[in-house]
Amino acid sequence: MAQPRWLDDEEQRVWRTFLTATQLLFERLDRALVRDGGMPHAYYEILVRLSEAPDRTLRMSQLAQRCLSSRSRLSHAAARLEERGWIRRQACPTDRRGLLAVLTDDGFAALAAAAPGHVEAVRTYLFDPLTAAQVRALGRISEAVLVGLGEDEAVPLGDDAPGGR
Amino acid sequence: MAQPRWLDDEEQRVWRTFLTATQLLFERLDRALVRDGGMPHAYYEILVRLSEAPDRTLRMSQLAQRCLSSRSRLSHAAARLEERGWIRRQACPTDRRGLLAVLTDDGFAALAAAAPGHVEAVRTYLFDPLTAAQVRALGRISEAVLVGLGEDEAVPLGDDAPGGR
DNA sequence: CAGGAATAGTTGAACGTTCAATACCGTTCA
DNA sequence: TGAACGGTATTGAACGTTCAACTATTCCTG
Repeated sequence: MAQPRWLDDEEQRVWRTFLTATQLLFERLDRALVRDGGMPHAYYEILVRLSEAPDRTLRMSQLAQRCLSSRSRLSHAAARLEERGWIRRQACPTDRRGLLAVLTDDGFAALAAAAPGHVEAVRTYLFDPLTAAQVRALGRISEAVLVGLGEDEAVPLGDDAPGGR
Repeated sequence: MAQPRWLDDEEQRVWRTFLTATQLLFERLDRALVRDGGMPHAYYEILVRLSEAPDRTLRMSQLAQRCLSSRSRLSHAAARLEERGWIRRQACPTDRRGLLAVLTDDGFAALAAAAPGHVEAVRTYLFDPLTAAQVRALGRISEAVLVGLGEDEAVPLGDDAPGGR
């Protein structure tokens, strides 16, 4: 990148404000979730995705994709969630390489206990400060960014780099 | 939170899209920075803040605040940056409790080497996909969220909770 | 169907963050 | 002055993520 296209003053200001706002927002939400729900957001995400799946069950790979998580991260997290008794891993009948992650009743209960507070926090810190028009704009902006990220080839999220045999 | 104000369909959609877009965006930017600049975004932030300070020098506390970092995190990060020779810590002349973090020439060079690629990535993945109106909207949205976060009392960012002696 | 390539998932080490504790210094006030 | 309190910064342990193997299974191709 010999001649980068630098940011002009307004872009610089928008970028810094955006960075600050999102960092503080996620920090605030995560902290509230740990305090009131007893879990970090990464765990919450896993429970949510499983709760939405048929039979509250997903292949580990599918789950990782939906959580925007690397396989490795999910493996470690799943081990800890299993210790807590919130999920269970069992052999996949159709593919002997595979594992099915299943949300247990305890896991569902933990999610049900955490969800109201988390939703309330998202509303308080994200939606309440915005007008309806800004909410719509944020939706379109996020979609545009997402499209921009996708165009550049679908990077499969860390992990699984060169390795193999 | 007995009766949470749940998210309606549009809010749900906006929240998930926003979450996905920001997570992927920051992941992409961080990965590029590690690959091309040899440092994670947290280090980059530290170097930037120091480079903007008078004499490229800041008190550790000031630096932590500007980086939205806890003191503890900054301490650990500073130790590693010092090992790399990118910063130096020296006693503060006016307050013997304090330390001054100083950006070294090597640190400045590392920042100068990393910055163009990072800026280019920010442009590519955030600004290029957006219209000028969307960029302005994102600025106002971020400001509104920031105000909303501030109103609720200024939480000093983790660390230094009950402890003491 | 044999053999290589790709897929699914895990593991341990290294790295980064958080949390609570600790040491030290400054400030205040009786 | 000195005792209590608050601020500055660090430290080590615990936790979470990343990175690079590694195992086991399935898919693909000749």
